[in-house]
Amino acid sequence: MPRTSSGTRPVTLRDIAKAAGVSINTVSRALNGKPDVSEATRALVQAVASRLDYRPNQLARGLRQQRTATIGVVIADVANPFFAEVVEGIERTAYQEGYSIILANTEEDQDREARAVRTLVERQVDGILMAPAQRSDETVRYLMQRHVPFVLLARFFEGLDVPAVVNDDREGARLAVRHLVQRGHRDILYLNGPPYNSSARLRLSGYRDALEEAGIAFRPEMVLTTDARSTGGYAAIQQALAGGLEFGAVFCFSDYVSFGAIKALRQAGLSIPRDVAVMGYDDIDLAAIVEPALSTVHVAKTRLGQVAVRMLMGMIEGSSSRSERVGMVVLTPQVVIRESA
Amino acid sequence: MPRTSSGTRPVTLRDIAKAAGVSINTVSRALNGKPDVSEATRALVQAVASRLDYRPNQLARGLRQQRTATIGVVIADVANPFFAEVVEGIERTAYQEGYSIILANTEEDQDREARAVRTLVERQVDGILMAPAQRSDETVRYLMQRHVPFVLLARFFEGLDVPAVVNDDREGARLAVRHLVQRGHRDILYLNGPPYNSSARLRLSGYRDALEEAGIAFRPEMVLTTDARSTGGYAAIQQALAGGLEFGAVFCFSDYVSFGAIKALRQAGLSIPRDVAVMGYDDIDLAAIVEPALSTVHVAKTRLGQVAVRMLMGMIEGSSSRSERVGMVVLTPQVVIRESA
DNA sequence: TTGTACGCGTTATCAA
DNA sequence: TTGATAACGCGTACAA
Repeated sequence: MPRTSSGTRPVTLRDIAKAAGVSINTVSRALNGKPDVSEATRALVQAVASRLDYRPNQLARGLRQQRTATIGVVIADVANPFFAEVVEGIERTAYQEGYSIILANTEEDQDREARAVRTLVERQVDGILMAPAQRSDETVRYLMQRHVPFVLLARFFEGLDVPAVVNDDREGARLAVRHLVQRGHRDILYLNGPPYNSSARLRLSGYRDALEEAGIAFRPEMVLTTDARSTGGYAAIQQALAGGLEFGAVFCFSDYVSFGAIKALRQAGLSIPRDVAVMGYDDIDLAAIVEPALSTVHVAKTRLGQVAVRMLMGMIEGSSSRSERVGMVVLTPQVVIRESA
Repeated sequence: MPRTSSGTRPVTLRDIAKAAGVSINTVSRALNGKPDVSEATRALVQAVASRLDYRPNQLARGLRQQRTATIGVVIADVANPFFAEVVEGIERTAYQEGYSIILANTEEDQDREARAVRTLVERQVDGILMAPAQRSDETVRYLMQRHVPFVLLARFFEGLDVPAVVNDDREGARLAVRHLVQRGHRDILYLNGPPYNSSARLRLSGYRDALEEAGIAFRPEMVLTTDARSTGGYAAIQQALAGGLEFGAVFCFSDYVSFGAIKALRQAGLSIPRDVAVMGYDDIDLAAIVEPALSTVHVAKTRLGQVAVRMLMGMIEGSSSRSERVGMVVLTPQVVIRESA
């Protein structure tokens, strides 16, 4: 009966060495596939190791190698479907490359973000993926100063030239609004996200771009700010309706906001898209499933995560050949026409 | 100008010791709030530490203390809103307690689950939270044998007596179907999840319980199996309609499935809830936002995560006083009546 | 109150 | 090809 470690203390290299009658260090090299070890001893060591069900202690290994095969992921909130899908892409890619991910939610809180990053650094992650909360220059500078490889997700800073993977928000918004214009709409409401969000600022620009292209005057009162959360769209539409605003179409900061908007519109007796057309942004899974299926701007979320991981890995591997100029990757959005617009 | 670590190697205890003119160990105790150190030295050490912007290396600390303040979270998929919210609860609670979480997706794959758990063990997590894929006894046994504290999430095994936090799936389904019965429905379709899922089996029981209570005969053809993913509900309803099945209400395994079902029903010209009533399960954020607002069974997802973490912490702390019988916590579901039923 | 010495489990350097 | 030995950074006996 194979005697596995059925009780007490975890099996270490020392245990294997003793059982196999060789030195600790020989065990290490045999197990790590190093060249300088005879096939006979390697086989022996491997046999003993698997008999004892040996598992390397990654803490010790990391301490020694200055490398943990771990990356930190700092986002606002996993419960947000957008981030959830990004994280899914990150996890899958990281896993394929042999990395684990430590996840931290910031809830858009500057302080939590700063603390999360420091915790991750203490835990010796090899790199960090972060969707910065606001203008968190301080945190970014901290990372740069510490020479911790990092890539920004989905959002970025106009000023700083740092590695980032983003969606072309301005273009996405432009395309969405252009689609509405092509359907004959001229009174287009925009339910924007909070202004601290770089995407919100850019999408507003795209909205204006499209209007200008079509020779439609921009009217500030047609832009409402929502909190990008669940009920934001609902409240904004109610407000617009109550204020007597005239509009035939609504472009929303996110699919989430769209859902709320649609609900409010329908409750007001309006039909989608006959009375009011609605376009979302993100193209989360549910956009295609609800009724009416949501017309929206597709953002390659898992791809975004995947690209960010690969970029980060590049920086991690090449961190010896210091300070390679790693730029910003911009993913191209795509309009998806379904039923709502 | 405060000279921070502006370049090279991270600051260690040794650096502080040298700069402060004391021994490494004094620095360690001063920083960790140990009693045997004069206030003067403590102040000095702290000053130097903060001047150098010292960050403890948690790898070294973990190696030494046999405790990493890290827990592993193994689930099918973060992109699934149910799990996303559970993870949110986990992360928040863990963070409050000073723990970090390592996240691993299994995509319902037995092998990935087994590997994920082993990786986590190698990384010396203090405990594991896992939503087991199928009957993954093997993995559970592995954890028990290694004496790794763990708590099962949302699903469990009928046979094994292991710590778990679950929703009372049978009761939830019973309540949901009872509500439909009370609305006068007798032909109630059930779109169930895959049978390897313990929740699916239990909810089916609850469905039958409610029928029995109402004196309605159970008809196997009224139970359809979906993949619980996006399009599952849509396809199932189309199939039911094509098959000429008569029903006035549909109870769904998840809100996700409900959305697909509603879409298919509406496309067939049916109105919700006038022609067909629909009930979901989970009560994800979007259930309240879509139109019609979804009647569903509320599961306290963040709470589930929170309770699981606290339970796990209890096991971790008390792991010295071995083998406490930590049982199963069952969360009570609640029916939420909105518009769809 | 403080310092010395050791060990956590691993990998890397250098002789043998 | 193999084996001592020394780190990695920290906490903790024990001694001073």
